[in-house]
Amino acid sequence: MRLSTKGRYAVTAMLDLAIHHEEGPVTLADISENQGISLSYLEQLFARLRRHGLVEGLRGPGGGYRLSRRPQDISVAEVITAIGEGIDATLCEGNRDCQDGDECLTHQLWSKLGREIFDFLNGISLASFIERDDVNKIVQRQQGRVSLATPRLGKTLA
Amino acid sequence: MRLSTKGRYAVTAMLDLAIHHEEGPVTLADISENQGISLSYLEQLFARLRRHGLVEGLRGPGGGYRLSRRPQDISVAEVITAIGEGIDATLCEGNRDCQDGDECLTHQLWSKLGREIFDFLNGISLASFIERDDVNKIVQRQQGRVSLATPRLGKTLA
DNA sequence: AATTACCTGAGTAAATTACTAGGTAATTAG
DNA sequence: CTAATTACCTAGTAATTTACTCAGGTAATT
Repeated sequence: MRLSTKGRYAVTAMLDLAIHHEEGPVTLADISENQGISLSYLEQLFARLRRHGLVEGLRGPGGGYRLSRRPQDISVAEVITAIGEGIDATLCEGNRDCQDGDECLTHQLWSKLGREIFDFLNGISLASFIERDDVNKIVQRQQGRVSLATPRLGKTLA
Repeated sequence: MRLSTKGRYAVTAMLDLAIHHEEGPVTLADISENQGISLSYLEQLFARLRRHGLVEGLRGPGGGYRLSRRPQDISVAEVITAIGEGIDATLCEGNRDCQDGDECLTHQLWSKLGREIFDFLNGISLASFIERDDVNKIVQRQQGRVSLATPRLGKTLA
């Protein structure tokens, strides 16, 4: 399990899609503008998300990306592993990190931690983050200035 | 919250210290050999761990590093943030990532996730990983070939 | 005095991150 | 039909981080 800014970009972008899930597709240009990520970089990330079946793209005017599953059926762990392209077995990768012939103890302990972190993030869905109360709390704190174009939050979510 | 191979190195090295906690200091040369990490790189990591008060070094023959607290009083989150040098506020870092003047919604959602991950890892101590049953299970699976020099595991732990 | 360890800083190769620039293909609006 | 819009694809590349190497220190023990 790895966690970097790349993963953050992917998760926040997916949250963006999740928020507008009922409204139709969201363009990468919008996400790029909203979150300050370059368009091409987003395209690379979404290519992986698409290959892993998490989103689907719709071409043409009015097109964009939308989640291919419901927000409550996509976990944060899935998103992060998707952009990581299934990397990081963290299990000595076939003796490469370990001594010749010997298995190392701490690497096994680490892989145990990796599994626990994965399980933890796998239990967190995109939907659990955009639940109405949470969003409303944040919106209140900002006194209505939200950079995402979410005109009818109360209706579209929940 | 960030998680990379660098953090893995730090955590596994700390686990190494935790395992030998009752036996006295462990030299970086040993850790370097056991885990296949370069000595100087380890020295850099341990300099940070020391600055954050997680370990203390003992010079001279028979010296090395040891935990400055009990294994059950050091969390994985502490180790990771120590080597990260307190980086990654993940909270838009003073509008740098966000629009001019506007706060962004998804970044706040992400920071919420970051806090949850931190809390999760903060609840995991080094000791919880080297509990007797776990280690014995792993040792059994390896049929006694453990690269760490742990002669009396049953006695030193638990 | 010799050994053994920690400490520092500079430099560097490799990997990853983030971006730029150029396209093609599908879809829709006019 | 045409033009605009959007996904989609490929290649290159600057910036950053990672992981390491080297070359010298300093401090404590024997």
